[in-house]
Amino acid sequence: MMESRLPRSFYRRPVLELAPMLLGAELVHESPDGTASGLIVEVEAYKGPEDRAAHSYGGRRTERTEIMFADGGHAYVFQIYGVHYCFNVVAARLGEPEAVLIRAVEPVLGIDLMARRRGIVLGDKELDWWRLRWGSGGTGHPPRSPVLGALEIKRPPAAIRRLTDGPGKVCRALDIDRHRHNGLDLTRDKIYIRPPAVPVPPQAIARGPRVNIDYAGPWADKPWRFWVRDHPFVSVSGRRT
DNA sequence: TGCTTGATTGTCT
DNA sequence: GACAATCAAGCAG
Repeated sequence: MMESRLPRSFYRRPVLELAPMLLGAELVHESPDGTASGLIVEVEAYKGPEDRAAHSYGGRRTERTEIMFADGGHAYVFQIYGVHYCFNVVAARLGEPEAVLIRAVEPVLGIDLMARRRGIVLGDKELDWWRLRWGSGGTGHPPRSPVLGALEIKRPPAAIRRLTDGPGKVCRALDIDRHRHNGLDLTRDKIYIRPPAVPVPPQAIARGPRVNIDYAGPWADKPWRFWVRDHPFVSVSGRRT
């Protein structure tokens, strides 16, 4: 498969502009175990320094947040609740500490690898769904967005959905952690993002408040979470419009 | 299907 | 010392 990856210029936009543009793109990790990837279906924008929900709120610049101040196109990976990691894409330019949290993807490459990493066993029923979804492609329609293809077929089995429908699950399935991957350059390293085959049309994008940031006061109400409308891999905590 | 709760550690006050 | 951009188990219905 041809490697194409988003260039630096793509990431150098204001985070609220960049976040929805990442929907339908493919997050890829070429690890020593093999390659795994998923289509991005849910994101959240964190707009430092004015955004109280952002780790860079108030311009707070610490060892942890330092990478948020880097040029667009770097990876910001942090640990949460002592047990999970969250993967973010640094947005905008050097000195502008903005980032996009990847909340959910739909598995594309390496589903067996992801299942193993997640400790989930996939049976025949699940794999049948998989073949239907990715196997035979051509239905005679004009080229369409792969990410929207999920809306046209039967809802995926729970075991497959559970692989990557949440930010901590995405990191586990793609084997991403803070120690090895924080600060990676998405334009050069083994973690990168392929552009959407076809951009997701505006009417297929839903938006609403971000998840689990009650501490952020009025900022918690900003509709800065974006997802592919009705997509089955969007995280459970707020699938509704 | 939906709610409640405990796990566990880096980070900042 | 408090708490967090989460997850999964357990239980009720």
